[in-house]
Amino acid sequence: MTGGKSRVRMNVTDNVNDNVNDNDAEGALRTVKNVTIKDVARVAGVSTQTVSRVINNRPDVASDTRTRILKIIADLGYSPNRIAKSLSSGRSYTLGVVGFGLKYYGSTSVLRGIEQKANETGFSIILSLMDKYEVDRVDRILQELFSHQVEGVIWSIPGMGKKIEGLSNRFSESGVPVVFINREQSGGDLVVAMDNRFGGKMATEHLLTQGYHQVGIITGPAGWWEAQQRRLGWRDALEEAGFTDLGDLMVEGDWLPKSGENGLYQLVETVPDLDAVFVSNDQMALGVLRAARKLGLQVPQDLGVVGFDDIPEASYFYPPLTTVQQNAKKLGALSVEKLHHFIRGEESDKVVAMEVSWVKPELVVRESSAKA
Amino acid sequence: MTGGKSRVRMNVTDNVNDNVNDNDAEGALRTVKNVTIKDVARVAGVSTQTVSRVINNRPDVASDTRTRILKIIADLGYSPNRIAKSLSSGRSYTLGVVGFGLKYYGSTSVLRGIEQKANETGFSIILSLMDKYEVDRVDRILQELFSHQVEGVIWSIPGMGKKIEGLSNRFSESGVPVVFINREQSGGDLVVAMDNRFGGKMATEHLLTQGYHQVGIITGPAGWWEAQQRRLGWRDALEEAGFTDLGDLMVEGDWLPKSGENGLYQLVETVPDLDAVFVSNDQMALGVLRAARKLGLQVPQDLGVVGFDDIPEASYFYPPLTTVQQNAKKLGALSVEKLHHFIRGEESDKVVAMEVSWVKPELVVRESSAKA
DNA sequence: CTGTTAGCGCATTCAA
DNA sequence: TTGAATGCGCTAACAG
Repeated sequence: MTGGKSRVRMNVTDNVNDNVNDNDAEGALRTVKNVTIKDVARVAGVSTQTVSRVINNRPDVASDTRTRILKIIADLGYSPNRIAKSLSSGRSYTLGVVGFGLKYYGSTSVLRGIEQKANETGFSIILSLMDKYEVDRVDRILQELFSHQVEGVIWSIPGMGKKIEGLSNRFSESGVPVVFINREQSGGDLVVAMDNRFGGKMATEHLLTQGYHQVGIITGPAGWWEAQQRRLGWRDALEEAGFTDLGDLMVEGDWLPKSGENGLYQLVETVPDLDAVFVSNDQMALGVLRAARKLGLQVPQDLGVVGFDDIPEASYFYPPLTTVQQNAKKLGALSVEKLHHFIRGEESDKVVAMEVSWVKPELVVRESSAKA
Repeated sequence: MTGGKSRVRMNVTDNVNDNVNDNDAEGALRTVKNVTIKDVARVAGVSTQTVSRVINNRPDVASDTRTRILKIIADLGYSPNRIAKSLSSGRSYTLGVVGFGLKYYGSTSVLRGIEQKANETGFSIILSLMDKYEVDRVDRILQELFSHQVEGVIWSIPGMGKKIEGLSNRFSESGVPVVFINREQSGGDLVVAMDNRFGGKMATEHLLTQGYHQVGIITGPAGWWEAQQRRLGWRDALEEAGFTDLGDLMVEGDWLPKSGENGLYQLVETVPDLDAVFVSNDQMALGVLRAARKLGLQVPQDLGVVGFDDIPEASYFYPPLTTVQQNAKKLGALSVEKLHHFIRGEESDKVVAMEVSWVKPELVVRESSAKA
């Protein structure tokens, strides 16, 4: 016997019992129902093709034949084998998703958006997670996804520059389309990105409008494109407002609260008249709030604080945090749409026409920046 | 031609060009490399079997043959088709994971644990998310997973009682093993669970030990098993300490900060001498901290607060939150192990021997409960 | 150590 | 409207 471990099959109906195979010798542990299109065909007294047509909702089946077969399918508890379908049709209806841990609120929301939209468009999701960027792990993940014959991949790993170089090639060689999330555009790659620069600018302008004069920044790790962009937005706003010499106003954190706390200590030391800070994510902003408390600085009177993300806790910080809200779920959904349209070959479609699709974040004003 | 959409194939090498098929008529959009085991075999001048043996690392291949084939595989950029392998071998090496949104820190951590362990044990993960319990969504998810021939399913959806009834049957009918996460055990189902009751008891005992006398509780939604268990742990501790008439000391929340805030308002109204509260998750505890501030209650002097989860922000709350830390990642990993051992048929294995595997949470003491 | 034969479950021609 | 033949890419069983 080839194919399939021998298993005890359930007696679906007597008609198909010739197909039943009791293999106790192997110590069958579980009972696996294994009704195939053939069984259905035999019971219905038709060919497998007719059953196939019914399964796939083809029009060219007599309606009474169809209803009869549908009933038999229900009776037998038949469920089509997608593995076989994929092999024979050459389509897997499967998308690969490569995510970065799930430690951050943003990445999790992206994943939710992806799953939901994939579900709507009839794709299944194969998930791979990576906690840090390791070349051989990347290799194994690509191998896995390609061997699964995924029809597209969503790459949601932070990082810019060199690391990415080879990646696009790997994909174009394989012929599998890929959408990058939150990455710099380059060389025709499909990208879906939050407009972090716009968000950073918006946050900073808000602080200036509120009457703060010395707006520092605590950025995320330099290796993260998001962090870089938010910083550029901050710089844009300050330069447009006529500020120069921003060097001392910047400290780099690592996204965690602790680094936000230390960041503020460092900032006030070098810039004694600092009266506001744009923090690159809400967790670090939480650390900043603690540092301010310890320094005896009143927020927002002595120090204005704006974060980024709008995590669910942000509105309950003390004081409630003004922050840049990003709709990361939308980002995920958009990436699936883009992939989907590309797979269907609609290059002219609006979503794909642009290599980069931007999603705009929104400012949510709360107490931490309400100087007025 | 049957199977596979006609696509332009890359000219791998001249030897295999007879296999190449330029179909511009279909308007081939992308170039798909489609090297099969056959191509490798032809180039190597061996049978496909030999190639198959090399791919699967079988010992019975001459070492020079092996190296030669490996080189050819690399040259051609061949990557095995898992779909075909699955169909022929009857194994998919795929696990289905059904999660509840990803709105809560716990569920996300569970997923991380699952992914990591699955990766270690050679399984791929097909992910399905459900935001609320809808019967037909459940149906579609099961259909999807079964049709993918998953070798097991991890069910990580909250909910107890009736909703679940039919579910176990669906699985046993299908023959696909399932592990439930954080659910009540029943009827021989495999369950992996956090010992929430123990956690709740630990939290409450801690508050009593600290010298608090009236320990209220803000629970999660009644429909959640976790919430119920944590509440029972709270009751255990109080009853053991001789308290009775706990009715007024309990308020139900919905996991969100707002409900924690309102919960405290309500509690202090009915129980004026309340001096401590065990909150069923950290987000609600955050709301409690705000309410305390507004009520003019000093934490921890006037009010002791203990949460549950230990989200990354908890140590930066104001004041830092004492909480019950759950290693949800471990929960996920354990569920994969359990499934894996079950699939391999090692029923005698320790992990599977028990129908329920418990994971113990740990108390993390911070300022919010430090009366002494 | 290697090749031959057969088949996994389904879909795609084409013919009837 | 239906059926027969064929193959997707790979592996199991057996023979040599």
